[in-house]
Amino acid sequence: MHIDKQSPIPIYFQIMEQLKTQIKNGELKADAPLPSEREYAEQFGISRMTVRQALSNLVNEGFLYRQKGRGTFVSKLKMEQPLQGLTSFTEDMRSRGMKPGSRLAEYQLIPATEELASILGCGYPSMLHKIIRVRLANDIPMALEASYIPFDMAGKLDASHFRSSMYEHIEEYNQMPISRAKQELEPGTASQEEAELLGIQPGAPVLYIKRTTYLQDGTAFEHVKSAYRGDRYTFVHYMDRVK
Amino acid sequence: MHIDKQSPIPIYFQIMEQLKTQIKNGELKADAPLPSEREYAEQFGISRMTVRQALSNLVNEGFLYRQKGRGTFVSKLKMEQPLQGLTSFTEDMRSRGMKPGSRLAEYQLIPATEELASILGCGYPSMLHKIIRVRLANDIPMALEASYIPFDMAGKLDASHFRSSMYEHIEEYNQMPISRAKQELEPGTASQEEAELLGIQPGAPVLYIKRTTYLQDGTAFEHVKSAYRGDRYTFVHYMDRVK
DNA sequence: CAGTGGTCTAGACCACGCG
DNA sequence: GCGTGGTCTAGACCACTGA
Repeated sequence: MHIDKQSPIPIYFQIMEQLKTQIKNGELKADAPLPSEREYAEQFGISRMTVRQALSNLVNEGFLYRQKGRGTFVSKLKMEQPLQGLTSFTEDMRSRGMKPGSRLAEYQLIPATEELASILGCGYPSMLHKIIRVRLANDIPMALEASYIPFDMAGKLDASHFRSSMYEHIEEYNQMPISRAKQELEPGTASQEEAELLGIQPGAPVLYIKRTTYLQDGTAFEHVKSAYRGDRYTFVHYMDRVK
Repeated sequence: MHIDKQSPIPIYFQIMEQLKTQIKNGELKADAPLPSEREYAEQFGISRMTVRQALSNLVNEGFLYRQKGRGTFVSKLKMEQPLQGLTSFTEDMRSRGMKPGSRLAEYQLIPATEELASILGCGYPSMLHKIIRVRLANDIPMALEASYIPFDMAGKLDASHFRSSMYEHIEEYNQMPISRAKQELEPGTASQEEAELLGIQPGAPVLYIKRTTYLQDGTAFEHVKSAYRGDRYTFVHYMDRVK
């Protein structure tokens, strides 16, 4: 393990990457104490504060934990964690080892309803992209999805946008990264129409997911209502205590 | 706004608390630029690094966001966020303005099944507390819940533990804070037995939630399988991009 | 007691945004 | 060019842990 002080890559970042690798490799075993912050600082010939920045980030991400007066240790978890976080349908399916796909069912530019304008925090007479798609996994229907995106935040859309990464387009168009989403999950039973589009029996269990996604400054840029097949989809996530 | 350098409360923490208050009050408005880190440092007569520690924490918690070369700004979100994170059923219901309750349906000390031993990462012949409860909100059944907790991680349990906060007991008993949980959510339809205990019709939508909860060092200490009434419960959460 | 992480200082240079 | 956040230094004192 060594660092390159001349590299344009920040030192704390180099340390983080190497420690993550060592944890994944098993070179650093779960519950094993790391060398102390002062040892790392001396070993690399850098300041202790720089070491702390690296370690603090890894603690926040759950790779390490600290104990006052004792030391810093490797966390047991995190080795097999998909580490999902906020993902698009496409990323979600890929991380499950399935081939994502999509069939456009409807596209329109519509005036915002009162409900959507309020959720999206946009002016009342504003226009929204309305995109309804059947989402596929390994060519089999997995979910039915209706997205609403303010025209102001995406500009004109065409078929190419529906195929490639919409999230990247949004980040570029607004010059601001995506940072958070609020989701609401509720069980239900498939309606006649949902059942037909998803290829299941009416009355079969479905998982309704409503998502509102926000840019870094807290502006909402999309609202999505979807219905996932209960027989093929389990929603998995990780939560942190307090914060 | 001012800080007390003599106080035993860390300076960065004092700054964090006051900024959060100002954001909630509306003294600091959404998208408004904060004074620069150097201004705060001079105003309080402290080092810039200390100011940065306070601001960085608030950025991680989603109250603020930074832009290189421009400044630090107040995030729009977060003002009304319940800021849930990992909570117990009791905390969850309280945050929804409902009175939580509980009815013990079954308690046993059982030998771990292979499945549970593997999930909990405990030795095969180990003993588990098995606790089945009907969870109430405003005295109406909300969920059916089966918890499995290794005896090693909780010691002997009696009625008082089922009434008070189990999580606090666990943290004290193990001398280690709870930090994370993995959850799996799946829709389903109520079985005959579930329907009776929950007071709903067989075949009505239910939300199955499986949770495994971990201490800071990554040791699993409980596995919970629950069934929530679909007509009275929506699961709400927030996700962060990347990480 | 020595070693650890937690907090803090008073500087420094950089790349970036904006006028 | 000037102010911003991003990174980094070389120290310091504290409270806590464990032998």
